Amino acid sequence: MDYDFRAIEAKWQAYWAEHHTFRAVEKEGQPKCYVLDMFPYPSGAGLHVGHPLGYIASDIYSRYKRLCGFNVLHPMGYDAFGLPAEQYAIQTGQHPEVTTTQNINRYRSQMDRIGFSYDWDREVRTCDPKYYKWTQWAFLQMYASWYDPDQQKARPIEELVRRFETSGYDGISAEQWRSFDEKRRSEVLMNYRIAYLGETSVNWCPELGTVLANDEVSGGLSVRGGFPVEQKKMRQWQLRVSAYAERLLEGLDRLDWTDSLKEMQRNWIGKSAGTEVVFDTVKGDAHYPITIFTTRVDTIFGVTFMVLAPESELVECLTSPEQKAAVDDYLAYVKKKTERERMADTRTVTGVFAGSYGINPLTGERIPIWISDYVLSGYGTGAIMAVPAHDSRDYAFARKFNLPIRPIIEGCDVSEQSFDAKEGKMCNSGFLDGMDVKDAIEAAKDYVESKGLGHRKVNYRLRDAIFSRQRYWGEPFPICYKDGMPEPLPVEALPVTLPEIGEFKPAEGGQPPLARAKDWNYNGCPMETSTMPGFAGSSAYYLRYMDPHNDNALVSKAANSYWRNVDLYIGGTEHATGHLIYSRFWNKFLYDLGYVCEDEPFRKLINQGMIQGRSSFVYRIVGTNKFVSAGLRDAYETTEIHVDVNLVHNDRLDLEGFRAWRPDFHDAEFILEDGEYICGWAVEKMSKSMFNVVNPDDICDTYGADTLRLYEMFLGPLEQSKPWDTKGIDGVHRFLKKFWRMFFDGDKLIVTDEKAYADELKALHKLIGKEREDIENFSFNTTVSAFMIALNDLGTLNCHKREILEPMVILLSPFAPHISEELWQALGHADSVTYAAFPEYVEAYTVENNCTYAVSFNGKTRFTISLPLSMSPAEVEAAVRSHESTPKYVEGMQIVKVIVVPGKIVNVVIKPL
RNA sequence: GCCCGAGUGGCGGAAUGGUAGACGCGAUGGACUCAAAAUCCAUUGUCCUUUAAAGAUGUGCGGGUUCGAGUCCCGCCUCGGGCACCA
Repeated sequence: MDYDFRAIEAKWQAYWAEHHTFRAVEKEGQPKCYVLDMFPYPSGAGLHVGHPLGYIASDIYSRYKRLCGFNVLHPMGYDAFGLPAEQYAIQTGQHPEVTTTQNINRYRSQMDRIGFSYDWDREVRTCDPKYYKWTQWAFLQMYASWYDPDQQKARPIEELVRRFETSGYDGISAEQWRSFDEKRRSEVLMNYRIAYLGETSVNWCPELGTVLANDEVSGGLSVRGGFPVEQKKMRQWQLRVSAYAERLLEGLDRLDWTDSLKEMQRNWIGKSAGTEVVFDTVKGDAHYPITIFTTRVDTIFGVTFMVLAPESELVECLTSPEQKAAVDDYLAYVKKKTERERMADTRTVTGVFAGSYGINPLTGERIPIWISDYVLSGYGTGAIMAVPAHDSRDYAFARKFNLPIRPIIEGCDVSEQSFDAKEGKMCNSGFLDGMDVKDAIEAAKDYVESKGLGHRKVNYRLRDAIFSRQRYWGEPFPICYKDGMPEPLPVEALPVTLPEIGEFKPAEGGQPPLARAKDWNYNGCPMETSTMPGFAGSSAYYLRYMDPHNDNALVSKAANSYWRNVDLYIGGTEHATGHLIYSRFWNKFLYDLGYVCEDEPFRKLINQGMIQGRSSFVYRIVGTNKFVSAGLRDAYETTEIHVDVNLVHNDRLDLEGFRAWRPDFHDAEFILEDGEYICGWAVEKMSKSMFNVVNPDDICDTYGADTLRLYEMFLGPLEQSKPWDTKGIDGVHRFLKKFWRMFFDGDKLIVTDEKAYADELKALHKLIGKEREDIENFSFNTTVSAFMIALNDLGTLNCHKREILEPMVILLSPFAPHISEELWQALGHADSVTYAAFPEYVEAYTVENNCTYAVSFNGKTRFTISLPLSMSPAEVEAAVRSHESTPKYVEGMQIVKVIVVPGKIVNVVIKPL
């Protein structure tokens, strides 16, 4: 029989499902390995070949780790709450749950065809009440906790209450606290809870009718849908992520993530260490001190004006009567600008003089106070001291409004632009004169603190996460309102399920859809009508996989202490500042309260690259229904038309298929080159409108899942983005067919029990070494190459020996599991290849009684060779010289040193004569 | 503007500072075949001389370190990604 991949793949997928081959069971004493994919949002379009790239990689790693004796947890689930299903529901009236279930089923069948080794018994869906019970539970825990800055961790809110009662805290004395009524106390506590209700400026998207988190907005537009977003003050649920800023930052150092991803998170957290300084102000007789934040107190002698954010509360106090009209005009102008406009023209400098003055606390100088939207209310104190000579933004402002520019670093030229660098010697700066800038920064901080003019302060860009969404298809809050005050539901009341409503669009008066739910209350108290955002359900799903059916806890202590955290996490880089921050925050919170045993959720993280589409084009001669092949199109005036890539193979157009594709091409004529129609191509995003979507099901039909898996890996480095190009898929398919033929000649199994020759063993061991090294480095493309090389080597040797082929089957099984299972069975094994032990073949790789010599030229190791321990130094030298890895030009060189290092490593140093 | 990452044949891509272009695709020639498919073999960076052997040249550009650089260092150019009034 030939390599019948269709029958083989169907057979083994059924076998795995029936035997629960990949079910993970906690086994004390066996080392664990938790390999996780970022679970998908099941969209209506189904999977295209780009989606499984990361899943294939993690599956290879999982299967490899199983072979190496690890107990592997490799689960999959669905991030099933979300906007598209809701919008579809608004248009069609179809309940989002129905659409979501359909989409999930489609995803599942597509994934099954690729042959992943998921433990489907652990599947989770974020929209399942059994699952979101624990999302709601976590929220209640956050509501009942505060962040204790002394202990640097979350603690029960009762501890804070006790502190207020006994000794007072944070400016509120015990007496004051006792004098507060119930409502006042709960308002105060709200300022400390990790999950809290608070008035804040939010990203409001009128088109979607909901607020959005910062990472859901990009360039003033919503990430989903691309609708304009405006700033609006609203009372919203929020998570005090900012309390964890320092721990989120510092934890990055211990993670095995790529530098670029860590850098993105560092930028997002945006730590900056500076100083808060108080400037007194003069407006008539009144004094309104302004606190400003700066990282460069050393430049305080160069301050020539100050700027307030337009939203600052001080604007009103500090506007003089003469300037009132101008300031009001300016505030109206700023208010009219949308967030998008404000971001778009950062180059246009606008502002207005407030009419009052601040006092430089060091010099006593009068400093004019201005108002401008280049100062943000949300960062620092919403007020700055401006040093135009040494800050480019202040410089632009000073130029525009003719304010003085006073350099305070010797010899710098500020006639064209500001001098922002932290280098040079200070001047015009009183006691700082003559100091190096770097020293002056510290000296100035010390001075300001010692004189009581200000204090050191660390600021973060990271804001609290807005946690309410005015939507239907999300987790309901376990919160009701009693006399207008939020009241948490008891844990026993969970899950709070979504009530049925007739229509999914927002209710009257801009109310969320859930406001339509009639009589939705808890003990007569109306329920919160917002729902939680998308990241709520995805923040702790990796914990739920450890113990997915537990109805008494998110995860049991036993399951958590066995699986601990994720050893390998694979997913897209687009979650860098969203999910990957929230998950870390969520996990740290649960860690603080002792619910989980690791403070970081994802130990190692790999970002797979995106697979782009490779669009194909045909060229229609203008005014005709005639199409000209790409190579000849210069001779005609043509229009470029996207053609379905499924009608194109190796850039050749299937003419009949093309005619049948669309009615208007039915009688198309072609101008061919060499009898074929060659299409043009371009790399674009994979999307329906470009007709470049390739469905993995089609590839499985034509070539099989094993070919798809090998090919996706062979395409290039995992982390690199690359276009999907079906050229070359024949190569890996051919490899599998050749592999098959080493076992079968027609129907006959031709595997023999002959003893293997040395060069056959060498080819095998080369492959073992390569595979071990490459898989640990996630260099799967070169591993696939190594298989082809091994096959070429063995092919020329015409090898059909069991001694060689059996280990080859095991080695190949992570990549091409179906064919491996089939061959494994053909070799007479009853069990799945999954249970084969890899290590014994690894052992064979290590030759006994040898020592390893690291051969170095000029101190750098070039290669290692294994030689018998008994060899004398002279024999070692001869062996090194004649070794195949020793380059030719070692002729004319000599071994000058032989350094014997304890632990059987010998360093041979070679230098020219 | 700032911070990352990457530039290697016709293409995807390999190369611990040590024979650049592994492996695959494509292409060319050949075998098998009535023919096609499938399969197999050979050649395949560029240039020049040549029957051949061989030679020159070659990893975005310009320098440097080194016996030796695709790889390390300095300065540019180009492309991709992220952040972007964060004081």
